[in-house]
Amino acid sequence: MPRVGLDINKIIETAVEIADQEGIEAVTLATLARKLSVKSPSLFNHIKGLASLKREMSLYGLRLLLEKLKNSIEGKQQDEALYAMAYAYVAFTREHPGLYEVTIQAPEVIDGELKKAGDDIVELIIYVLKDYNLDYEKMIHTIRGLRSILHGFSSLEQSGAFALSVNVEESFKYIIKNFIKAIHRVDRK
Amino acid sequence: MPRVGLDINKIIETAVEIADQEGIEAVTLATLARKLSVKSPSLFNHIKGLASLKREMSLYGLRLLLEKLKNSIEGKQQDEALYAMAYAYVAFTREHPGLYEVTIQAPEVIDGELKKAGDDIVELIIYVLKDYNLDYEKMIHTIRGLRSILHGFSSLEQSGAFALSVNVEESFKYIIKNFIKAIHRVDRK
DNA sequence: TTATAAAACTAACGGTATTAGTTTTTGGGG
DNA sequence: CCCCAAAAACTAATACCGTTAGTTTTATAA
Repeated sequence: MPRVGLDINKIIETAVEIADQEGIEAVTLATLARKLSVKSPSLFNHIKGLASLKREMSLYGLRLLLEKLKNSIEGKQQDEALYAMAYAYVAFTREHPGLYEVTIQAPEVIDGELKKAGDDIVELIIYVLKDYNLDYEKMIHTIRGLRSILHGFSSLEQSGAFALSVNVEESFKYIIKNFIKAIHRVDRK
Repeated sequence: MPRVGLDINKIIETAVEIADQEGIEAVTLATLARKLSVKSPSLFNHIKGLASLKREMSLYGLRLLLEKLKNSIEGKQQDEALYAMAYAYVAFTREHPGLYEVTIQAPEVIDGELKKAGDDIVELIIYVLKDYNLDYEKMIHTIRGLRSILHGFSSLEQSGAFALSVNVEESFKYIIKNFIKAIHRVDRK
């Protein structure tokens, strides 16, 4: 019975395109509707509103990130897996700067689905860190440290904060290398 | 000749209050004007517009952060100074969550004044790291690592990402401690 | 005391999200 | 084959936002 023009996936994909090309603040129902050759009230047949759309984008982003991280560690363990995951993380933020932005920023309400998508990523990190045999508390500290580094680095890079001439890629390698070294030191202490 | 009601400092202070209490997205000329018991066009006698106001807030935030960091390291060196600075940084983001948000997010144009305020903070970090006698490249890597940790941790904490039961303060101490240890290892290698 | 300039105001415009109500289209049941 | 119900588009309207233009008020310097 429906008209076959739009569907929610097409809407989300287009919104992600706008976000990645022009930034998250450029994602409005007006620009989105224009890009989809439709009037903005028509979007309400598929989404509840702008806030709801951003929630959908966030969920999409979290799931895509999880998939990329999972793929990156396939067949790898310990340091190799950790390196791969770290690189996959920043690769994602570079490929999808706008999507990453909306994925990170806290929505007004976090429902179960959104929480699970976030928890799944944390669980994957736990899975990789299991190889290091840290006790529970230290593992949590380590996860928080890793997430801080990954998110902080990505966020600062996107906002153009790393302006100096030294190669940014080298810096990231250096930072992750030292972080991993630190885990090993703790382990044998 | 002017009426003595408003001035630009009062406007910025009030905008910062709104940002810290309700988030940066709640800072609109409308809410700001209401809180100042004035009509929103009146604000244009003091500021050029909303974008300009956010630039002023960002500059204010950077300068305030610099001051807090400077005060924190007074009379301290090396590890002690680094610890103090790290704690002062997160203390600032907790005291001024909204101001920190607008301070970090990149404005559309970065003028000289804004750039200098950011550079001053980086210079202060360089000043503290000088004690470790790192070569230039490693120092830049280290600065980027430290900034990533500080910003990443603050940002994730603010967005409620550290939900597990383990004490967040302990995690931060652990992260900074290991970061500092890593600097020492590089130093003597 | 008065002229002037700053700072407030009102009115208006274009852009936004959103709601209500209407028209169009489409695909399955008679 | 047709028709009708439901989905999906539309138009019209509302409320809020930032911003501009033009007007009025007010404080102070001369």
